[in-house]
Amino acid sequence: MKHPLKRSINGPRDPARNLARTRRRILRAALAEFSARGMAGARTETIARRARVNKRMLFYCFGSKRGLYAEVLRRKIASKAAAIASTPEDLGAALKYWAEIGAGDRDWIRMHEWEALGPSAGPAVALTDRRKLFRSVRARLRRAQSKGALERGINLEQLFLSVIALSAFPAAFPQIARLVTGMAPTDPRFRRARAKFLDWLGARMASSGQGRARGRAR
Amino acid sequence: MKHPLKRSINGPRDPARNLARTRRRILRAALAEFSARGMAGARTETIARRARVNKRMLFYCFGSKRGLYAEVLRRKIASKAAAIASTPEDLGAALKYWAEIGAGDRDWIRMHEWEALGPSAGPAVALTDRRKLFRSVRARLRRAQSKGALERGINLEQLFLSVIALSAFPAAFPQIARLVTGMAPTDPRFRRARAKFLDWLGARMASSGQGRARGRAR
DNA sequence: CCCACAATTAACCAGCCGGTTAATTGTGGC
DNA sequence: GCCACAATTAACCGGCTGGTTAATTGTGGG
Repeated sequence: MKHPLKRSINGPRDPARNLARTRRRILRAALAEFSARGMAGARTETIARRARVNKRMLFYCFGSKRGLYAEVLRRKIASKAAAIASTPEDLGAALKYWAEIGAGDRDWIRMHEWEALGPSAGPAVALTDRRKLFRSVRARLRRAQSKGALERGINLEQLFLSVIALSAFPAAFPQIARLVTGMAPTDPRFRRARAKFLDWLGARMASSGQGRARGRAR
Repeated sequence: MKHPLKRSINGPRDPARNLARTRRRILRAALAEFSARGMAGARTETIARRARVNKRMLFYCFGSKRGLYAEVLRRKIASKAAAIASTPEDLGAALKYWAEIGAGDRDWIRMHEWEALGPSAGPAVALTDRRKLFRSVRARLRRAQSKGALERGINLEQLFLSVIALSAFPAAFPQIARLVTGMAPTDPRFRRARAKFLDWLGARMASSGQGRARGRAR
């Protein structure tokens, strides 16, 4: 009576009741809300409204606000796993690659930021998966090092951490980026300047001062 | 009747009513609470309890929770101004210096993190002061560059931003530091490894590939 | 000594928010 | 068609929280 055949003209069918679709809608809206306001600041009613879903469905599908949050975070992390695992071995390329991951997906960074500020000291969600993931990247870097692309004796873990830091920081602290450079980190001019700088830096870090030279420091 | 001369033995006097002291207590407790839980997560009642002060005093002294938050942030920023302004010109020293600022004061970083996640896009508190502050550091770096300590043509703003990123990131994202290195960024072993790496990196960045050499790339 | 006022307190409140109850309605199997 | 059950909804609730009211009490000036 209310929705007789609303959109049956379009797809083969558009059932009024579709739990999978409801879950998808909730997850999408929840990511936006949690990314924007964090676990404490997010409002279930806002998520429900954005998802065009009854608020009760959040609890019907995910049990609690916390449960929904955990699921959102888990999925966000999982969605990047493949990309992270295939970090390029070349330092300069890795920097550029990570900058793209970082600056390109604001939610990705913000969720990590909320996690960092959260009550639990360490990563509570998908811990083992993430450990495995980062271990694989470390192995990849070690391989690059043994091939001579990276200076021997350098601390690969610290190097990798620095790659992440250099690429993610502007998006993580846009107000600082703005104070220092006068531009928003989303500004194309900023992006270009940053990319150029990271290029230079990557070359500087990779070129060996004593061993084989990959040369061209700028 | 209740507190006749409670501690008059100690100091010259310890008046039961002392607004300045009350303000100080509130600010100290508020910094701890806001740093830990952020603006949305902080509870005025918790702040009052930690400050051993009646909750009403928060509003009596600072008007509102937001007002208190702004004041806390303003003071935290002001307390670091002098230290930031005297950033060393030498790159390696600057890295070490900033790492100390960053890793040494957890609240400092966490307040910036909350600010980054907050609803306002840019820095709303003490904006002009902070602009001036960073401008002075930029001028300082430019002087270092003109003296030849830094490669000509390099983007100083991006360089400075990177110094901050490299030094602050582990404390800002301890869970990532932990995932990558297996150690908490507060762990002395981590601190040592990080310092050594930053030393190496500072030398790499400062030494000129074509112009005058400050040499010893480790 | 006492008063005016500043500092402090207990008690209270309205609104919000995560979560629940119970009723309703669409749907797929028969 | 119709039933059993899954999906969805409206309405509700208790507890918490920022903020307020109004009363109380210490203190410094006269």
